[in-house]
This record gives sequence, C-alpha cells and structure tokens, in this order.
Amino acid sequence: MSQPQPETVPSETTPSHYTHGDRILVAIDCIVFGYDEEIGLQLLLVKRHIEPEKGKWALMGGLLKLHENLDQAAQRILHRLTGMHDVYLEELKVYSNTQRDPVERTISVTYFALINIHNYQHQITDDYEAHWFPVSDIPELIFDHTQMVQQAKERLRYKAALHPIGFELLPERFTLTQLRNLYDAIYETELDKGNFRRMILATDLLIRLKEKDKANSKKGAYFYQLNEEKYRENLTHFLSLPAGYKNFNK
Amino acid sequence: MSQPQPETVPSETTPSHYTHGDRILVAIDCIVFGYDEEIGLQLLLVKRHIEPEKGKWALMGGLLKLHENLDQAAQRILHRLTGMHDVYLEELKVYSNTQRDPVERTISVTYFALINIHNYQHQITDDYEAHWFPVSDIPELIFDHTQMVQQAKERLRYKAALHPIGFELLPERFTLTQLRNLYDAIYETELDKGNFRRMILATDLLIRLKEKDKANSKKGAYFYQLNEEKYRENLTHFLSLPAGYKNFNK
DNA sequence: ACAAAAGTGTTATATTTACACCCATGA
DNA sequence: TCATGGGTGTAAATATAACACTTTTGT
Repeated sequence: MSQPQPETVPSETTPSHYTHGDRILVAIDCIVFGYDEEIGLQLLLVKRHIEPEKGKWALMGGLLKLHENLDQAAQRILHRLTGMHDVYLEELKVYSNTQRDPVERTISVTYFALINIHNYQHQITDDYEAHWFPVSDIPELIFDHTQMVQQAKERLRYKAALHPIGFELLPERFTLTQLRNLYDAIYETELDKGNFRRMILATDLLIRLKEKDKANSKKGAYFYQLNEEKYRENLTHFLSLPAGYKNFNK
Repeated sequence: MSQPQPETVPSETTPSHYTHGDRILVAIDCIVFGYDEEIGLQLLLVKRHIEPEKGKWALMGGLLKLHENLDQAAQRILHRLTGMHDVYLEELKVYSNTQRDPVERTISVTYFALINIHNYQHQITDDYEAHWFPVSDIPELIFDHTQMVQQAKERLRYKAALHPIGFELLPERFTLTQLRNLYDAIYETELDKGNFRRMILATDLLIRLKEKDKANSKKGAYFYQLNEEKYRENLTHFLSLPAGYKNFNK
C-alpha cells in the first residue's frame, strides 16, 4: 500500500489526506550532456548563486511542484536553461540521503539529458551562469552532484552500448565518421572504421542522404540521418560494440 | 541547482529552509518476485484494508520518513512484510502523475525485489493480508500499480539477460536444471539444455558441490552454489542469452 | 600524381545454435 | 533392462575483429 492510514477511517469515504508520513521537498537535477566534434563530450553546469555553497558549480535543478509530474518538471527546468523543447530525457535514480542537503531534507530525482550542443543557445537572461565542461575535467560540485555525474557517465556508456541513443547528441545530418568519433569519445577508445560502419548500417537505422560533407576530405563523406520510424520501433534494439565495452556497471 | 531560493538570503549564512517548492509525500512501493519450481514466477501482493480502493490488491508500500533514505525505507517495508533482511533490491523508477493517488499528492518510488520464496514466512501478525500470485495472472491492482508490475517484469527480463541476478530467486543450493527452469520462466521459453549449461558454467560463477539432488532423476544432478566472491566482482558481468531475449525494453 | 579520408573486402578466430549422443541408476 | 533426466560432443552457421585494399578528389 503506497498509501497508508488516511486521517480518519470513516466507514466508506475517501479521506482528504494521510496522517502518517512526512512531506518533503522533491528536487530534480539534470545531468546534461552535449557533444562537440572539436572538444568532445561536454557537461552543462551552472554556478550556484545562493548559500550554502554559493559560487560553486552545480547541476541545473529545481523543485517539483504540486501541479506537475517529474518528466514535466525536468522538461521545464531544461527549457529554462537551454531554451530547448522535447529534449531526450531519462530518469536516472533518486538521491535520498538524509544529510545530502544541509538546508532542509530534500530528495533529488536525477535526469540524464542528451542534447545537440549546437541547438543550445545562451539565450537565457543570465539568471544562470551556465558553462560547458569536458566530461574528463569536471570541477568540484555541490552536495552529491559529483556522484550524480559519475553515475550518469556510467549510464551513458551502458545504455549507448545497447541502444542507439548516440544520435541524440549529433546534428540532424551527420557522417559515419562523426558518429564513430562520438562513440570513441563516449568509450574513450578507437573503434575500427570498417567494423563500426558495417555494424551501424546493419541496424538499418540510418538513411543515406544525397549530399556529402566535404569538410574533412576531398572525396567527401555521405551525410546520414536517423530513420525516425525505425528508431522509435527499435529503441529496444541494440548495437554491438566490442565486448570490452559491455563490462557494464548497472 | 537542486536547492533554490532559501527563505532569506542574508549575506553569508545558511538558511534553515527553502521558500519555493512544495513538500509532498514520498511513497515506496515494492514489486516482490519469488520463484517456486512447481508454480513458476510469483508476485507478492497485499490486500488494501483502507479507503479508497479498500479490499483491492496492491503492492506492498509505505511512506518515506524524515530520518531514513529510500533504500532504508524499502528494506524496512520489505522486512515488515516478509521478515527477511538484506533482500535484493533495486530502484526501478518514480511514478509521479499528479492524479495517481486520489487522497493526496504522492509520488511513489518503486523498488524491484527478488527473494527466495522459501525463506519467506507468513510470520507477520496479519496486519497484511499477503498473497503470492503467478506473474502471468495478476489481479486488478489499485492506482498505477499494474503499470508498475508491468515495468518490473520488463526490467527483470532486461536485467537478467545481462547480469547474473537470477540466483537471488533460488535457494542456496540448486541444480542447473532448476536454474534453467527459472530462466525459462522469466523468458517464457525453453532454453537449450547443453548450451545453457555451458554458458552458465563459463561465467565461473557457480561452485559444484559434492551432493546430488536425487529428487528428479535416478542419476541425480549436482547441486551448485553461487561463488559469492566472483558474484560481487561480476555484478557487472553478463550472461549471454539467445539474441531473441535481448530485445530489451529499457 | 599524391595525400588523405571515405569506403570495401578478406580472412582467422570465436561464439552461437541445433541436435545427437552417452551416462548413471532406481524401479 | 530400460526409461528418464543428467551431462557431453560436435559441426554448421553466424558474428567478431584485425587489417589490407580500393576509391575519390582537391591541391
């Protein structure tokens, strides 16, 4: 019974609230990943401007309101920060240590977000001092946020090895080399060109476009785009990265 | 910032609470799986004895208290129901629809539990009218609990395909046939005897005991037990079920 | 014509899968 | 001795992985 002991137990009427159980604050914290070809996998952080821990870097977050569910809250918070709608979001886990927030008992539901970094605009009237950091070089963070980021990095690797979510980090159109570079960044490795290409094309998730990207070679590399239809069907399907990358953590 | 706007922002002191954000009830609901050779994969439910939805079946749950974190709350609730300690528990996801509980706004963190059904004792002075149901035949449940169960079934399949968690559902000592039957139950299939045996032994997670189980054959089948040490190391490692079973959902 | 990146081919090895077969033993 | 489940062997099909090779084109 997730709902024990209402106030009164009058024979057959629904009570108006529960007597047992404490009401506490529910926060949402977003671990936002972006990817840039030049500088690799990035994490979006904001500078905390209130006490305690004022001036330190933190994940973007907010508090759950009575009128919204958690997914809505996460989208709201992310929109406030990035100006983007319909961001790829996935619930990670709940942090609930009693001492995690020195101000007041708060549990935090973490969300893991993947965005196309080039759609991100610093369009926010700087309420938030936001900044991208390479995932390999994250500054000290408030509370348990460092742990949250660590967990999110593991989840990204775990998930991306099995599910084709990498696309969320790239622009609409991308070359196979770009895609491979992204995976190389996620796994800190160098995947074989030929094998990667075959593996990814075998999923049938990509549509080859007519245009080529001439930026990196004379010959030019075909642009591909995601086969949205197949993608939706196959969020369940999976890639087949080298066995070494399947040494999962979760 | 998961912790916005404290009450006052006096130059440099830590405030005592936050002004924005609503305080709400946080429930824990446990999806408890057990396994019995005769009757297959089972789910533990309790009868709700308060309004609303009095008399309907529900997941075992409770409310988070100020002095405990979620894992502790889940263990507490499970101990109250089963009398067991140190149960295998894993956070599933948070259900937070604003209308999910008609009494009062409550979010529910679901936990997915695997127990050895034969350690379970109806030792509770019947505060809870608890009952095991075959997973293939779950009665109507309160609120969003049906959805929670569905999600838990999917997670069990997903996870068990990659991680050796199946053991949690079996007694200390078990035969390979018993283990295979369990997997057959989880995936509603019939795995090949020889291949299953080789796959599972290749993980090196099992220790063969001297004794045999003569219950099901004249020849007798060796009992095995989990190599606890390897198991802890290798919660990350994974099995290799037929590709068909890797058509994951999450 | 040649450098450099895109893209294809090929081969050895390992894994997966299906299924046949042997083993031990109580009735 | 034979039926029954336990346990082993094996060969074809498929997947993985390493790396050599061909293609294209701007300079």
